[in-house]
Amino acid sequence: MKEYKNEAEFLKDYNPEQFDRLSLTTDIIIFSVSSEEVENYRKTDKKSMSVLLVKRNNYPFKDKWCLPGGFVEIDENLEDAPARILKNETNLENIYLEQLYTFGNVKRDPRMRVISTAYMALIDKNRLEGKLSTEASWFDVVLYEEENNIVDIVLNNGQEQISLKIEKVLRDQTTDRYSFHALKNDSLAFDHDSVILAGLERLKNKIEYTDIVFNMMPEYFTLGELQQVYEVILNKKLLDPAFRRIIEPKVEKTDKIKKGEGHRPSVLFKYKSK
Amino acid sequence: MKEYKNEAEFLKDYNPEQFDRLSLTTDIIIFSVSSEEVENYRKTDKKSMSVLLVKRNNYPFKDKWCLPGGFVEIDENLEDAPARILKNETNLENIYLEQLYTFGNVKRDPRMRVISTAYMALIDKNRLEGKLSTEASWFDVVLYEEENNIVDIVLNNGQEQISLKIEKVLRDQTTDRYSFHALKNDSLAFDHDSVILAGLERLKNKIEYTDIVFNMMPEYFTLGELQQVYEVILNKKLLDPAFRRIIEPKVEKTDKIKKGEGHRPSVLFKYKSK
DNA sequence: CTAATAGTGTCTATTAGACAGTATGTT
DNA sequence: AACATACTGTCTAATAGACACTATTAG
Repeated sequence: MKEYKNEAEFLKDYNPEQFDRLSLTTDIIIFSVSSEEVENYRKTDKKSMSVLLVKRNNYPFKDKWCLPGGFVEIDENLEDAPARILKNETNLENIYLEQLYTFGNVKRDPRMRVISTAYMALIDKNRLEGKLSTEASWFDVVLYEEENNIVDIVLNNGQEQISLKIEKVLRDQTTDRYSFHALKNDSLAFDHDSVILAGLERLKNKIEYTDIVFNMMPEYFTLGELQQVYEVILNKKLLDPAFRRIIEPKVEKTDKIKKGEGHRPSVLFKYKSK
Repeated sequence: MKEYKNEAEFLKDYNPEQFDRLSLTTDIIIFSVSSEEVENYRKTDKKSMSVLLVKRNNYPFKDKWCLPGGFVEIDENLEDAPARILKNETNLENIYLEQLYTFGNVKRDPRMRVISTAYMALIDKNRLEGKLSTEASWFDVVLYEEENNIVDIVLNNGQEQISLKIEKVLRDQTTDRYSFHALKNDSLAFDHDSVILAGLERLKNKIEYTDIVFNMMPEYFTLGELQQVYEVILNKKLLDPAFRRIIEPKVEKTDKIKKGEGHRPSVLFKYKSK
């Protein structure tokens, strides 16, 4: 091996081709909340989680749905890639983005070796009416947790329904790390079923000890609406007094009021940052 | 664009060189606990966290310390790379490994664009006396948290001392995600200062709601020893009754006893998996 | 006996869960 | 008036924090 006097000299000689090189992509799971109107005028809208999927019109996985994503460019910081793609896809900037996990199984892309760092984004989708790229569509997400660590996920965009069944296998007795194995997946490309489940779980965990929900809320909201969002993410009903107790320090009462809903009006709150 | 009849045909034609390719490495932060004997024969050993570092004998960062790591091979699953490297470095298999974070700043490696997925490993270092590769050394870790999100980390292997000062910058008001900026780092290569801090924080969080500590413990241990490990990871004293309360469901009393310590003997426990 | 850790009992403070009730708009 | 949600008071259960005490060894 040649001896170098200093680092600069070493770098001048360095040949980056000597090691295997592979492609790195990023996939983004964009979460938002959707409201479905309900026949009874007195009742409030039914909320659910939704994720943005894109229909592939090329091989591989032609005609299947996948998460928005793309290649990480050689001169771009890793975390800038999802921000760029999100801007392309939704025309939104300064979106909440958080690194989820890096998926790197050898066979996850049939073309070649591709490793993908998944990110999770949270938005209020009312901010982008009409700004979506054509191939994208919002899917409502319903998750059923069966007994033996089997999870059913149903995605529905009004026309199409995608059903996934995923087994969670504990990797280690001492912790909470699971690997996911698809038992059923007809319509989602790559390993994006795992990415979606990882995202749902991250969101569910983090809503308990951070303020990230507020990235999915409009500026003004009622505590009832906020509670509904918690309930749909946590997949369980919450008791009103308890909810108001824990949320109280995070929100600020405004003098605005939401009325005309067929029942008692509600005070509008906004997020109180620390 | 050429039209393909099916996916197999598309793949036959596919040219992987059309997108930028980059190198992917993995770095492993291996945590263990070390005990330092104390002059007073009655007192128990002083425990501290330790991490394994390797001295670089090549450019870049020649003569600096870094985390064990290496390139992810093209035909190897991402998570198999740290396991392989750990086996090389310590001759241990079936070690607790958990993906930490993927670091991908453009300039993190002066040679070329390299993205690195960091893993955290937990071991009981008494299992490997004498098995270390020559360039590796255990450094005790002491962490001081200053006020304004500035963290001092001191690493010491008995001969050398490495001092780091890192600023944690909150990326988003709504959550707990920080980016790390080195204010001082004389002796650690790459961005491994950030990896170490990320690892320390992950460990600190996860010890509260998982059983991962037991990966760092010998088969039999006293509750006092276990409590010391908690205290050194959490960086604070715990009250005995409270500690015993929370640890009780996780451990199993054995009929073994540790005596000869200059004070009352202690029952040895072992991990009770669920 | 003494120093040191091992181990326990119990009181108190804080937080979470549950329920029942009152309030107030729309139709 | 009836319905639906808004909002609050309060009791209870569970958990966390604190302190004081007893126990047991090596030297």
